[in-house]
Order: sequence, then C-alpha cells, then structure tokens
Amino acid sequence: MRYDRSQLFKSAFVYLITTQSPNKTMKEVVPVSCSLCNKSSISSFKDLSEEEIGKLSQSKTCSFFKKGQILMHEGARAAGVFCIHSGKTKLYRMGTEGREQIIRFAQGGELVGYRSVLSGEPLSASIEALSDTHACFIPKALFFDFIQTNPKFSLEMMRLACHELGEAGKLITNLAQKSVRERVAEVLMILKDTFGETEEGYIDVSLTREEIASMVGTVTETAIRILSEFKESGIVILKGRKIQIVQPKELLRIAQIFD
Amino acid sequence: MRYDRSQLFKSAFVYLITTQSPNKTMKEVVPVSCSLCNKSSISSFKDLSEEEIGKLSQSKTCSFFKKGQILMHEGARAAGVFCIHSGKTKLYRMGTEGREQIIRFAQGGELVGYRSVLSGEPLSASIEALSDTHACFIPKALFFDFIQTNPKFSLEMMRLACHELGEAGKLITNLAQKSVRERVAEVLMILKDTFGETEEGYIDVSLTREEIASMVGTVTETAIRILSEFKESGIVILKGRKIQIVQPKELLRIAQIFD
DNA sequence: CCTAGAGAATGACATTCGTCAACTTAGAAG
DNA sequence: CTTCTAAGTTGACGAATGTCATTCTCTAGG
Repeated sequence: MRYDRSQLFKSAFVYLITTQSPNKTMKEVVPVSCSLCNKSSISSFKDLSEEEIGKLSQSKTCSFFKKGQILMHEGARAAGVFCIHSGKTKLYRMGTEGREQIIRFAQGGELVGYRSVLSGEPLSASIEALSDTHACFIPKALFFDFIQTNPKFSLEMMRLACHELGEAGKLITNLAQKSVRERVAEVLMILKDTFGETEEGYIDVSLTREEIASMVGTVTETAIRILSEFKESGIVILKGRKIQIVQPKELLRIAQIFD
Repeated sequence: MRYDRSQLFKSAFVYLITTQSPNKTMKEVVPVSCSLCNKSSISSFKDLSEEEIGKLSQSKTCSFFKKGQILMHEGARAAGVFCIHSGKTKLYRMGTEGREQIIRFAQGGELVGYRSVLSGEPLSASIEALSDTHACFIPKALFFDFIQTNPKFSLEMMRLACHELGEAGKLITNLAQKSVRERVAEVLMILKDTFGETEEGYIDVSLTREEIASMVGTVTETAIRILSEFKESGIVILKGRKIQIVQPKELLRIAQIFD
C-alpha cells in the first residue's frame, strides 16, 4: 500500500495554539505535517524519505504538556517515542529514598523514550516538562518500521544511542571522582552549553536549586552554599533562578576541565 | 561475489594454544572458524547467517593479550571491534589526576569497541586484560556491512547499546546518591553476578583493592577499610584478593537494594 | 623456591559534605 | 495585584571520607 502524497498537501495546514498570559502573548506553531516542521532538519528524522515523513505525519499524535507534567513514567513500558517540538524536559530516575537524579535534558528536535523502545525494557527514567512543551508521539510500530526499512535512519539511531553511552561514561567518571564543588562548576558550564544564553546573558533555563543539586548528586543546601560562594567570588551573578556566568574560565579551572 | 561455503569446511580445523604454568596445564581453544566457536551462540553474532559467519571467519584476526595488556586505548579511533573469546577485561576511563574509573567489564562472548565504531567517535575508554585473554578483531568495514545488510543483527546491536545505556543510568544514580559504604556493598554483589563463583565459593575474578576502589569511585584506603569492616562483621571472607560473600542478604540491605 | 616491588593494612588527622533547624524570599495561582 | 506556599538561605554540628605516613604482606616473575 503506497502512501498517497497528495494527502500530504491536503492536510498541510497549520495549527495555531495561542496561550495568553498577563504580560506577553506567546504563539506556538505545531505543523500538522512533519514535512513542514522546522525541527525535522535537526532531529534524527532528517534521514527519512518524503514518503516516510508522510507516514509519520499521519501516525503521530501531537500533545501539549504544561510545566511540571510527566510525559512518560519510569518503570512503564514505552508504547512509542516522543519527538520534542518545543519546550524543555528533564529525564530523571528515582534513587534511594525518593531522591531524584537528573540523567539528561531534552528539548526541541530531540527524541525521548527511544532507549526503552529499542531495548524492549521498561523506561529507565521519567520525563517531565521543565517548561510548557509540545511533543509528538510516534507509535512503537512505526518507529520499528522505519528502523527495519531505512538503514540510514537505523544507523543514525545507533549513532545517537552510542553517543549518549559515551556521554554517560563521562558523567560516571565525573560523579565518581570529582568533588561536589567541581561538579557544580561543571554543571553550570554544561547548562550554558545545553540551553544557551538569553539576551541579558543568563543561562536560558529555569531550574530550582533542588534540581541543580539532583544533577550534581548532592543536597539542596550544599548546592546553594557553593553557588553563593561562586557569587561572592564574582564568578557568577545570581538573580533568583536566573544564572549568569561571568568568569567561564574560572569555572572551567574549578571544574578541572582542561581540554 | 558470493561466499563459497566449501571454504568454511576446508578451514574448519582448530588451533590449540597450550600455556604451561608451574602447577597446572591450561588449554585454550580458539577455533579458526567462527561457526565452531562456542561463543557465537551467546554473542551478538548469533543473528548472523552462515554466510556471514563465513565472512567473519575470513576477516577476523585472533589475538592474545597477557594480563595487564591493553586491547584498545582511550582517545584512539577504533579500527574495528573485539569479540572476547576467553578471559576477563575491564573498560575504564582516565579521570582527573590520572585516576582510573572502571565503567564496565567484558568477558567471553562479549563485544568491545562497538560504541566508538558506531558513533564514529574516539574510544571513550581503554580496554585492559584482567587475565590472559583471547580476542578476535573484526574490522570496522565488515561490522558495518553486517549492520547495513542484516536488520536482525542491526537491531540486536541497538538493543545492546540501549540496554547498556540503561545500565549506565543506574550506575549514575548510584554514584550520585549512595554513600561509599553502600556502593562497596553493591559492587560486591555486582561482581558476584558478573563473574560467578569458583567451586570454593569465591567470586571468580582477581581485582586489586585499587580496582575495587575505582569501580566505586573512592580511594584505595577507604575501600580497604570498608572491606575490613564487612569482614569483621562476618559478611564476607577475605583471602588476599579472593572474596567470598557469606551474607548476601546483609550486603543487599547495606546497599539499599530492595527489589 | 626465592625475592623485589607492588599491593594491603592501619593510624592520625584534615576536610568535605550531609543533617537538622530556623528563618527569609520569591514565584505561581487566583 | 495579592497572597500563600514552596523554594531559598544560613548557621551549627557531626559523620563520612580523603590525605599522608608507616608498616606489613602477598604475588608475580625469575
């Protein structure tokens, strides 16, 4: 059964979702067709054919998650993967005594849940929206279909998984060998690299001190103390949850990063 | 160009490598043909066709590594993968100040180096023989050939990478949240699960205290102190590098493992 | 079987970090 | 805009763990 390309164009209108908030008007655009999605060029789906993108458009389900909502639950079986369209999410595991451990972040254009789908194991982490998030759900069956019929896509997914495995190794070494102070310094640099900076120079993500602590693997109080110390030394500027890195080189030195 | 199956049988003799040591005579058998290798049923190569196994046999290079020798160097580009035939190896990264961090172990039937080959990145860890090791080198090109032409094998590799990614997540959470004492207890159970026990009931691997410390992410002295404490409590029996777990339940309790 | 050198063990001490408690501040929801 | 609750901050203290020094012991290799 061949995919009818005319369908693609017939349905190629665009949803406009408008959220009103007191001070600003935010417009979020989620295209119905994946071929019009500006994320498709940066996501792992860049290797799909037009025909496959068409299938994707037909089978996907777009969802909206408010800040704090859970996209997927640790321990559950993933019925498919999410492609994050806009917004920021965190992936975290529950450790001993209910303490949350942030494993990584995912944002626009990135896939989440693929690890569970590909390994056939339950989800090893929960996924929670850090800000209002639009994400498209792609059923497991279609995902596997692409993997089995499109070697380029399959290789790209493998590349992604293996890359993350390397990153995990780095994180393991850091957690095992560096002091909390070193890790806080490193995490600040990682956050800047991951989320970039706003016009005013702040790291473009809003995390609680507890969340920063649960990236580093420490308690809230210690994270606060170290951040305050960096502030006193003039290394960072803190304005509530907004963090600006003033002396990146000093942070790299503290974090023992030389390369 | 079709692979000539008769070649397979012509070359299906077996190398016998005999190592003499004072007290015992050890015989290691490395088949020239992978089809005769008893590891092929447990390794990721189980999904290869007879024809592909034939190609494998022709292209592979069998090597022998003495205890302490390096199979692959962190930071180098992997020219292929190793399939461990016999022996035990450790994969480790160099952390700050040259401290070694053990990421995982690999032994008979397991593949190493595939992460680097599949992601196209330099090796994220060095691989060192913990005991005398026979391993077969499979060139990158052939490995990719299998991946691109055999979807089953490709999926199996993906499953493997994604499974390891999940394990890495667990390790990250443990390192970040558990105390050193808890981690030592857990590592002992992991070692037992990974390497099994000898007839006398000892964990079937010989690690230095420093190596145990570098799994846990602590210094040698602390590892020694905690092991001694476990010994005093009658939880383990220590005979040099030989470790016997006497009270596994107690270790699980200390490690805060409840499932 | 022997021996050098690495590994193991232990004590004393310094430092980091987690815990508990008290108090202040800011951000999300109405 | 207000208000209430969760988040942030700070101090005091103790436990866990790293560091340094010393001595003992085992193991690999001849």
